[in-house]
Amino acid sequence: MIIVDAVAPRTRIQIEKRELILEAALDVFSRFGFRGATIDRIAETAGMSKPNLLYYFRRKDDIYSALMHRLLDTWLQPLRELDDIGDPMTELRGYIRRKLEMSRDYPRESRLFANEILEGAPRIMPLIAGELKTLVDEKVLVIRGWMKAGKIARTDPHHLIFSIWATTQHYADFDVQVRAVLGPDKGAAGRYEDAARFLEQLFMDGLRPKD
Amino acid sequence: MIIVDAVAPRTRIQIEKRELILEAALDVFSRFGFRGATIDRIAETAGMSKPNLLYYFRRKDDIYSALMHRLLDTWLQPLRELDDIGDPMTELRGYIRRKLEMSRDYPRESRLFANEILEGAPRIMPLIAGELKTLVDEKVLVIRGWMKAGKIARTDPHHLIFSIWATTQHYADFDVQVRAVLGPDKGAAGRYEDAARFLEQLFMDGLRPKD
DNA sequence: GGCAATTTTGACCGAACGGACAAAGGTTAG
DNA sequence: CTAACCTTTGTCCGTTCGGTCAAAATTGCC
Repeated sequence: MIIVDAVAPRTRIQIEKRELILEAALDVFSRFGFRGATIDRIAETAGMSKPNLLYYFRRKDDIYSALMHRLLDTWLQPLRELDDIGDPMTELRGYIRRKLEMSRDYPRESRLFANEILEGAPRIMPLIAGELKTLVDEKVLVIRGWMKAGKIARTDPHHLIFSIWATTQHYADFDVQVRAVLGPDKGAAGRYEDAARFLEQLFMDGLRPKD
Repeated sequence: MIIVDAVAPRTRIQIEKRELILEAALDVFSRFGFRGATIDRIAETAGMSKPNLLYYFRRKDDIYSALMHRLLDTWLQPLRELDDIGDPMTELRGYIRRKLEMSRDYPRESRLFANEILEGAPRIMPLIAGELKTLVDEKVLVIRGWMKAGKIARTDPHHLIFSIWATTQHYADFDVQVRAVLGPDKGAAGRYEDAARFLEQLFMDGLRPKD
């Protein structure tokens, strides 16, 4: 992956401050979307003045791009770890678990990504059609191999991946709705445990080889 | 449900123009989100001037509210139709099919709703915690009844509903990503057929009673 | 046809926003 | 210590946006 930074960080302060800004930007962008987020608000969250922030990132878009590039990298990590060598059912169960843990531990990242896609991915379309598609294509071949070998049930690998994405990310992206529907009794921990149990059962039942 | 209209429509023109505006607003809001949408753009899409539009809806929020209220009503229709009387497996299969058809036929509504929830549902929280939760609670009881009767496998009804929502709405909300990953070969029709087949198999396998 | 009510429009306003800039204040290496 | 470079800030500008207003145009009713 190629990262183009408007200002290549050179000094200690630049490295620290850029990190501080990206952390603040993640907070603000994921809450308000690209248009709803203001430079002033990001600067305030990062504890600096607007002109100061603009010294590190010349444009609002630059902050957003830097954030999206970094985000997508960690975002695809669970899928990258889906390994051809291991036991298929174990591998897929592990993938679902890791993906759900990402929703639990990085909800801001999930919402930011969802927001971008929802708007038509105007800023990261190349990454989606490039890096992401390549990775999915690769893993689809792995899954298809497992199916041919009779290790898991035959089904559509693409839609299997979509379903795993959809169900796991739902708990981050629609968190407000999930909490409202479940009521106040369930804490976050219990919610995610129940979800993990349910999803594991759902997908394992769907993937167990039939004969 | 209570609908509060800032201006109660009285004349023929008011009824027609308000309809025209809401249609345009759905288009614009679902593409740009609440903050990204401008009154000017909605007015332009509706083929009228901004002050003219503001004659029918005094505030931007009023358009948005009117839209959300109407939307939620049709949005919950498939779940309302989940019937206690029918055969459980058939009922649930029908629900999944209807929900997927809604994603196919009303993607703008799906995206608008997703956007609102993603932002924390600031404008429709009462509806989510009220009307929606009530409906879900009711249907959860129905599903739980089916489980106790041994008609479907025992699992968590709440998370079952969440999974159906997540997987079906994914095809509307993440449409851009789905298209990019599947490549240009698949048309919309084929995509939705494949998805329907996959989801039906996944959930039917997961719900078939075990003994 | 004429009058009242409704609808449409152009012009305008204040606030918020993205961004520019120059000057002031710090930091660091020789 | 000092000169060169890096960092921070106050101020300002043009644009966009939500919303107002009064006047003009149109419609509906007797």
